[in-house]
Amino acid sequence: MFRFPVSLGGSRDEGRHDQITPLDEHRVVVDEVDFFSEKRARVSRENINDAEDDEEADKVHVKMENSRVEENDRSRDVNIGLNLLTANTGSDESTVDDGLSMDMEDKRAKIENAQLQEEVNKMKIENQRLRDMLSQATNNFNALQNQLVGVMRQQEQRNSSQDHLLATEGKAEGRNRQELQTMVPRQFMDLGPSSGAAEHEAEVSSEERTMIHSASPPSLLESSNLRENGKRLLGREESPEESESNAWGNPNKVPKHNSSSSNNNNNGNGNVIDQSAAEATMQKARVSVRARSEAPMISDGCQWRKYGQKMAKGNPCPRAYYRCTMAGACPVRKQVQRCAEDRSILITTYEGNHNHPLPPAAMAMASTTTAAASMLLSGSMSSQDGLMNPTNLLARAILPCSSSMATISASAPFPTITLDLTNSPNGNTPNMTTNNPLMQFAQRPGFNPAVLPQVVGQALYYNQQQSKFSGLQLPAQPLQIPATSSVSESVSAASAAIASDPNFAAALAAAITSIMNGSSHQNNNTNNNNVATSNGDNRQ
DNA sequence: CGTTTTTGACCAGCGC
DNA sequence: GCGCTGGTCAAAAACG
Repeated sequence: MFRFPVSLGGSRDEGRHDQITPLDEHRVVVDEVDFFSEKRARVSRENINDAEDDEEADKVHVKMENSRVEENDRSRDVNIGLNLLTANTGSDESTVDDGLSMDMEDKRAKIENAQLQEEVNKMKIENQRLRDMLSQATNNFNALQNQLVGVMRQQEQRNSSQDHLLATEGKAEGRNRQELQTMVPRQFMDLGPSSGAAEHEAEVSSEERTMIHSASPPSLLESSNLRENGKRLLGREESPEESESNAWGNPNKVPKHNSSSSNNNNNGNGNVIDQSAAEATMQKARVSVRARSEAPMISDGCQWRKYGQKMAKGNPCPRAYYRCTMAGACPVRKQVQRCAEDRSILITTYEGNHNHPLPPAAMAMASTTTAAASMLLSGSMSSQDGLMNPTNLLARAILPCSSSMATISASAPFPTITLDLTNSPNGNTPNMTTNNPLMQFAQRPGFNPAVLPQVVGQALYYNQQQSKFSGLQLPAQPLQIPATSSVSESVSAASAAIASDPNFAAALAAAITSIMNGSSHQNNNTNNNNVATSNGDNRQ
């Protein structure tokens, strides 16, 4: 909903990152509404109030700003017309001296005053809305921050308790655990080229070179699978997957090959059958990530083995099939294909959940895709409309204003959610502007939009770790967003829903705080070394 | 020599 | 039933 003047320059987003002029920076500071800075929000409110009380010229100026900020998508034409009318009226009057009578001038002045008055009224309404949204966002942020403090305290307690564990468990495993604990807060998924694949490094686009790399080797913890299955089990492994029906790993080949056997497993229990069907559906949920990349495959921290390649219909580029090889029986697969329309866009489709611990570098993407799938399906469970409804939580949470960035498809054989990390091909940068705080970070200079899922993933990783270590569980109930007619209401509903979930809220707050600290160079986290360092251990 | 990639063959689902 | 398509397998080749 918010359109910031800084984004209206017509330059593409990556261009903005590369060529930030001092003027741009200044404009960002002046115009960007940062919901996560109380100080900044207060300043904005003061500016708005000042504008209301100032003279008419300033009002017109503020109106223009507001029109660009808020109403760009729904009443752009109206505001432009008003501005033009006002400007033309004034300029014509001031420059043209054709001997008009004073009555005519008075009438014109009255008309102008009436127009300005009307404008002021509209502006007040808009300001009221802005204030409401700001206060709501501020409240949400405060809530998130408070919950973050609680989470951090819990984590400190866990760390202290894990020190005792280190004494009893193996030192190496303990070190891995500690690494995970300390490194994760600054972990970022790498959507750029494989940091370990040197042959791909030269093909990296400038956009991807801005990515923040992880310096951590794949540190696995609690690798029961690896301990039990020392050797790789590639190919068809039904039995190991059936044996480990934990929350993470379920075979994703249920409907196709094991439809009968899966029913045999649950004979006589309808609920179990329903649950397995739901899990099967969950397994078939797909998360598609579109990202610009010259590299043949984006690096997401996992190890993949290519097991097939096919020419897909309607696309001259072949589709490659990969299987996760970090654990022998990991059911996660992904498809990589270039977009037929724009071959610089790499479409990576993930399917299934990892049934093994993931390195921090991989956790972000895995959490993102898992959360996307679960959220997608949580919406689809209640009604099919949940799939297509634009009020879907994830779509709203990630991109409340740009349907092109997070789309949900029910036409595919399996529910699929697409996270579009590319700027729109036509350079329509306003798509990247939103009142979503996550996306606001993405608009900051030097922040690559492709790291957006890192934020979500990082947040969800916090969530998962919290669940794992403190016994807290992910909310069983889906986060339902009531259908609303207004976009702002939908955003508010999504924000409220997120904020109402303490786990997610705390996780999101951690991620946001992490990003904020990182962007402002005030992060005193000792793991800052991870930033901009390359991990050579992540093979692809 | 172990692992990964390539690639033709195979299978299942779907529409006609 | 047949053909098309997507997805997977597995032997051979390539790679480190």
